[in-house]
Amino acid sequence: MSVLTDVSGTIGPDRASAVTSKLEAFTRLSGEDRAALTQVGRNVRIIEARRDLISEGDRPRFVHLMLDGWACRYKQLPDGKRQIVSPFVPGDFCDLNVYILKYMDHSIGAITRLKVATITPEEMNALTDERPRITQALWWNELVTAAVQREWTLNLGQRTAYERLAHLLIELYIRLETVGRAQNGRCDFPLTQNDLADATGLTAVHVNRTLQELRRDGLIELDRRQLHIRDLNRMIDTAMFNPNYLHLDHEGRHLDANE
Amino acid sequence: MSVLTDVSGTIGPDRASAVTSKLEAFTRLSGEDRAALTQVGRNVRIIEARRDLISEGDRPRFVHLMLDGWACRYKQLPDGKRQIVSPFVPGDFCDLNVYILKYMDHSIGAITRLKVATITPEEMNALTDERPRITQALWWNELVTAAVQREWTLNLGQRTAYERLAHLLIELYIRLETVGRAQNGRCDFPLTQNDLADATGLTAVHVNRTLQELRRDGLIELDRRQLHIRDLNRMIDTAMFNPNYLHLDHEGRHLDANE
DNA sequence: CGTCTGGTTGATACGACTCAAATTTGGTGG
DNA sequence: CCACCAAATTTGAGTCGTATCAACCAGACG
Repeated sequence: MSVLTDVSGTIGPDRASAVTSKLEAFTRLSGEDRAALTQVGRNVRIIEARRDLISEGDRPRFVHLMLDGWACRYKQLPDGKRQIVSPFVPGDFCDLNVYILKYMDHSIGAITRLKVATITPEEMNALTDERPRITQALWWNELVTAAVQREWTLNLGQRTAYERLAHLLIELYIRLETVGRAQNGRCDFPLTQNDLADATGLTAVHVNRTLQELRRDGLIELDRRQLHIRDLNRMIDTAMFNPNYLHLDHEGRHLDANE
Repeated sequence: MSVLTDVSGTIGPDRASAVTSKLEAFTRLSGEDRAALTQVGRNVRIIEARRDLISEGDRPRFVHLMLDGWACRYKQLPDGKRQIVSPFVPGDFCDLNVYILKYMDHSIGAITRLKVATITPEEMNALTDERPRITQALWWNELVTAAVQREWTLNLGQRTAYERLAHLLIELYIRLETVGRAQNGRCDFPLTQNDLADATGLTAVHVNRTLQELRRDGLIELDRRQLHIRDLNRMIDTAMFNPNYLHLDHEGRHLDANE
């Protein structure tokens, strides 16, 4: 799908990071744009797996950019039920501009060990003041994030367990592919069946049985944190997956950043 | 909750419109700010009930601002299932900045007869260039919209039919209250049981029975498009409704716009 | 090697769906 | 003002998808 990718997660000058790969799905970036992104991502924080990066009720102070590892936004109900409202993979920004709000209305938890860049509001403002192309790309990114959340609403409201899981797997596979972390139908997949249950509104037991069905039907293999989508087209059919909402087809993609 | 409100939906110079009421839940606006909002909302379009304002696949060209009537975003699956992903009430912006995207990934449909302002990207840019306070408020508005969508994900994923419906009713009631269209637990409520079904991922039959339960338990009255929440506190308890996600408690609210 | 987390299986229960029909409401035209 | 029609609401009976509860198993790890 794209360019050279630094699988280690660090942003180096000569190799495309996950963020740049992602933003370049929308528009071409110049060398200066990439350098500015590198610059802004230099404060790195490590979070251990299954720890919170920030919790509901906290005052947001930084914008976070995922460099390596998986995380998720989640919300919890007083009765203990938990919903993963969105997973994060490398290249994802979380909570651009969130410091406008007083308190977090959700938590962000690490799924795996996590490398994130913490960016101050000031750095963020400097970036957008100086790099209009990045500003534009970040706006696009926000709109796509919103579109994904709507698709999740559709997913939970209207699809069966089987379709819902298939849809989730496809979405994650494609998102990983656009940042160079998936190919040939294969990718790392660190979500446990429990996580999948929390993301799809099903129970872990039912996720287990439904995954078995997907395997039995020859659609996927999923074992030891490795996902293999064996037949993407059939998956897309059964999940009624319409990639439009990811808005990866933007014309800006083909523009030259150096005009 | 706020100020003078023009229930007719038009924006007049001396009376607060739904939008200003809403944005003032976040920050104080000056007279010039209000005037600028009036200015930008002067191109009014009328949509008949149950017609689309814009459809999935269309190229977005305007930002829309709801002046009067109800609408909703919805998505449809190839098998005919329909999900309302968010309702719109007066004062709601839809798709701020959406013209960055090539195609709509969802439709917007009128529930009732609708009065909307159509705003061009240029007008929008002029507004944000000249009125930083409004820009800030619009950002807040976008963040709240995103938070609402996440809460809906939680709602569909984790709450029972009974809790889910209660939650939806409370949210709408509060949103109407902040724009001066609800008080004393009462408001117009034009959604049919079919709409409620599409919004909650339930069937119309089950919505019907669940509403009857809510009535029987003395929580609500709902008849002829009029909703009465009889016991908001008990509703909040049963729905596990946490108003944080609406971010109505912002400190900026108490700032003076004329500093 | 024992412990722990995550995955798997079986039996049973229940919340929500389906289908079908009746009833009420609201709007329209004669 | 009434007759009529379509849309929305309500009711009943039967079914199914998913949850629940309770074991059991496998691999990872210290």
